[in-house]
Amino acid sequence: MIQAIDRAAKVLASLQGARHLGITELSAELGLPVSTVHGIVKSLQGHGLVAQEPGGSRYMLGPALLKLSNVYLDTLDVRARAMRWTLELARRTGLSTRLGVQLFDEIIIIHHNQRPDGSQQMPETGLSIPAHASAMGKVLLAYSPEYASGLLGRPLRSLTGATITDPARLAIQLASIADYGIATEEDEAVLGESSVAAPVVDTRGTVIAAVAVVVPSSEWPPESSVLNGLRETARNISRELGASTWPPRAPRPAVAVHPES
Amino acid sequence: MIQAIDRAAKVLASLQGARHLGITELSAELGLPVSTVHGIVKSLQGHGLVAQEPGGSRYMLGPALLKLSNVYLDTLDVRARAMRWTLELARRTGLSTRLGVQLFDEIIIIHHNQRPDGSQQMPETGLSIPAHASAMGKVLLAYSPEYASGLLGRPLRSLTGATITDPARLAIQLASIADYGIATEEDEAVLGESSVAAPVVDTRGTVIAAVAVVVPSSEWPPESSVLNGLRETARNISRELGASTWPPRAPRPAVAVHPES
DNA sequence: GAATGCAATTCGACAATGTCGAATATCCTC
DNA sequence: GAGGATATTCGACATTGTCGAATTGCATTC
Repeated sequence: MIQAIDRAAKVLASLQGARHLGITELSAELGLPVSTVHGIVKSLQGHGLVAQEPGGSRYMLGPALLKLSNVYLDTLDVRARAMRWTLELARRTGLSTRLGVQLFDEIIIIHHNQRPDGSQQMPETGLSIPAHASAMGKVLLAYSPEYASGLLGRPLRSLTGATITDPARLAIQLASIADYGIATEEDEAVLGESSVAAPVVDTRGTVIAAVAVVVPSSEWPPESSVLNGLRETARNISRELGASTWPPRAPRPAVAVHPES
Repeated sequence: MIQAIDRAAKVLASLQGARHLGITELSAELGLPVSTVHGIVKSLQGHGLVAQEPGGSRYMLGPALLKLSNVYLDTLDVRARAMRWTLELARRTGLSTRLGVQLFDEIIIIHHNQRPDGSQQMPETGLSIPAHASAMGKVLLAYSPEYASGLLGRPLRSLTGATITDPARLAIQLASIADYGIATEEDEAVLGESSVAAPVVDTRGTVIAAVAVVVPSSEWPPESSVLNGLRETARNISRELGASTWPPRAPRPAVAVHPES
């Protein structure tokens, strides 16, 4: 990991958290001398990755990120192929659907279809949800034991009263998810919102994304037509990506719970 | 400009252009040894700014950019305040509206309201348009002579047959834009699409963004109600940002045309 | 199924490069 | 108008990134 780039990325992360920061504040947050931070920030600014707050001398994230992220979305093969299927799923279930990928301990929503009831809804593309509090996250964790065991080691943040923060309990869930190919989450990220998710696999059988249907908790549990639709959607997307089997084979014996002697 | 960060940013820019690149391809494009590029890419990957193409060993932009860009949009004060006004403008004119900021030689669309006719339209937030081929770009150039003179020095890329690539002709347009506070563009970026734009100013009287209405070229020129609505919208947003006067004062004597002796 | 070629990755020595502290400039507050 | 706080500039030092060569890994061919 080259130092200057690592530090630059940390500057971006800090600005992501705090929105607006002065050089001094940044240097305090990163534990670096002000002049060092200044150099880093100016370099990022030179590429539009960071910008000066209009008027003030504080800094914020820059417009180049928007352009990069737009290209990122365009390059994602899964997304392009999944879009028509998730749209259809939203139509058929009357619910909003999501497609997400993993970014460290979080799930980033890379595509979102609104509920087709015509009501005003916030676009969710780009939002991130802690993996352990998300149905999509559970799917991805269930199929990649290395990540899962890493995550279960750290303390799990609670988002609502229903968030599962006990590693053992989560591990049990993950184990059964790998068997059924479906994960659920009830009020664990947002109160009143629950969701069901299924894995999307590529040619090599690797789980690279997850599809989800968001169900109002008042309508929980979802009808079996929703589950079937979700399964079918995940299978269709996976097939289009070149996957030969779905659901994917469960990974090695699952995580923890019964540690092998 | 610190070298490693500069190079890292150039890696991102290359991936932005080419979507998928191997280390060797990148190193050729940047004129750097492969091992150097490899180190940079791995550092970026460590922060999710770059990702491996699933399966292959080539690289693409990473999901962290999506999260950063989402926060970027949220931190933009102009955007938050402008949204309701541009929505109303779209309703009243029946046309799609845009809000854009400058990123070097381009305009990045930071908010887009679709035409309210209910037809299926592509979301445009995040798209970039060369400044000289965009009405919003002309507005921003007209009010910042330094940028304008810089841009006029370089060769101007042609996007359609109607794109203005002659610096002198563009300079004349810019001069009159600063007088009227309105810029236009006819088929210069996309055939069949023309637009009108007006400046958004902040407390200090600086032009920090532009609002635009997109008019199908078949309906060109727009009715005066559209122009008035646009002006009013720009004034309302600016007022909300704390601007005392609108349109903003024209900048120094305008660019080139009659160079001072 | 072995062999060939290409591309990604690892390694270590060198010196170019980024880092840091102090000095200066600039902005805002009182 | 003065004081404090913050951003910015500068130059010397040694840490750090850079580079070329060697290694590993993958895919394709024969």
